[in-house]
Amino acid sequence: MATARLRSRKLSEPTISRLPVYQRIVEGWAAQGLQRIDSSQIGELAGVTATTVRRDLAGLGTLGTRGAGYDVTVLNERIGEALGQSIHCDVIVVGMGNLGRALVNSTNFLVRGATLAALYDVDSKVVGTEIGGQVVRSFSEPLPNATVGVLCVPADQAQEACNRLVAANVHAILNFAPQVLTVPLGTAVHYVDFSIELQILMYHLNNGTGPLGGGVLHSLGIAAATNHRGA
Amino acid sequence: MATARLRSRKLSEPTISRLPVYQRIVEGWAAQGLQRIDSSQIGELAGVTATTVRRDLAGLGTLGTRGAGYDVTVLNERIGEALGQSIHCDVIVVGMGNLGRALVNSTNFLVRGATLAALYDVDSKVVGTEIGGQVVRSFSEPLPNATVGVLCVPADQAQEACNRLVAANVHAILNFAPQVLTVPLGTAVHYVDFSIELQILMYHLNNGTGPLGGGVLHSLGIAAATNHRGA
DNA sequence: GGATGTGAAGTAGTTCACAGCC
DNA sequence: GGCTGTGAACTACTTCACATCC
Repeated sequence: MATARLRSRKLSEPTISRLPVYQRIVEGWAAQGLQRIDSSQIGELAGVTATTVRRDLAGLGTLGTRGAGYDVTVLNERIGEALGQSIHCDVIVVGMGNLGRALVNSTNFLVRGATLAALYDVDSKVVGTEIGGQVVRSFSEPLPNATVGVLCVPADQAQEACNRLVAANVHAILNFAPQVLTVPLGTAVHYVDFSIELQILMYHLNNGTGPLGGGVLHSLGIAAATNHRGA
Repeated sequence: MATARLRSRKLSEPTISRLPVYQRIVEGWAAQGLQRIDSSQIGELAGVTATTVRRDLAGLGTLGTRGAGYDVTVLNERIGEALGQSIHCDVIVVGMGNLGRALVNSTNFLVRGATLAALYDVDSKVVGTEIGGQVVRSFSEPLPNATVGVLCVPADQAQEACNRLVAANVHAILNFAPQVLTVPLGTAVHYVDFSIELQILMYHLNNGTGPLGGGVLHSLGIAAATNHRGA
């Protein structure tokens, strides 16, 4: 259903990473009861130029109105469509330490289209407790069919946990552990590394390019490395 | 000190975001007692081509040996230098929920050059408790001089907390709240948004570009939007 | 009038291919 | 022989400028 017009495929990587930002802005606009937004308003909030916003949105088909900007409801829907939020996606989270809890308890992490299927931990003190409405299971239990696995385990356990996910037929992994993972071809790993964010910020601090100084302007990209290669 | 040769300035944004990845790889190599690494080995682990690795590293000056790759110790040092890890940087964390705790307790978040100066929360049940060796202070107390502020507060409190940081002369903010912040010109905000990572992964899942399918290859970039604009 | 959507130009980043050095 | 470092070619993304449509 809703196979209306998914015309232009192949959004560029930078575009894909900006769309969720636009969507968040549009949702905020909608929450304030506003109905229209234009490319320069989105651009200012997202930290990119209005032209970039228009280019990005043009990739989703014609959805603006010349002279009047974009309808926030339509825009929100179309971005969601483009990002695949209309397709169901089961997510399992492995490792219920502070980070795992933070993710699960966040009202924000599980976006439309993603459902929390199960939580896992190896600590018997945590297994059986309820977090975010889900009972934490033992990671030694059989895993359900899931499409995305989120790894919130310590670095030294990441590869092993990853192996179990791969064996359970999970083909997409969001890895919060500061550990490069080896996976078979056909599995995507997406890394999120907080310290890298901090280091980038520190670089700009020390070089005047970011704060106080000159020209960072937008630099809005993907938060991590996505790779998939042979074992 | 150590003002040896900081020759080529202006590393490109993609390069800056890859350097911490290389550094992590090199550290892992060193921990295993290995002394040399070559560009294709780094590239494979980082998910980029060997040429890209060499280009990135060439920006730090001549530091490899033709025919023999790079010395892991030297490489580690020079990347650290380039990223400004030799310059001291005080970090304060605001909001000690699960995420704030996860960051502070992570052995990985505070990289070389960054020192945890203070922790803050508004919850009187948390204020006064000790987390990661630091006593949590009330956010209404005067703030110390810090160079980087890390926001781990709920979205609806983010702007207010941000204002306090700006008033306390913090010019670089790492914002984990899903909230676009308005800051005065001269302040850098760097956004980290977990749900965006998940959405990017879901997009690739639904389009076959990432897992199972074809061509994601590397896509290694910045995790967020950095902007600074007028109030 | 005003903002979108887009060809054309410009810029930045990556990849190729190989000279240079160990 | 092997791997670095880099000019040259290529590709991708962004920005400009403006025709187009409400």
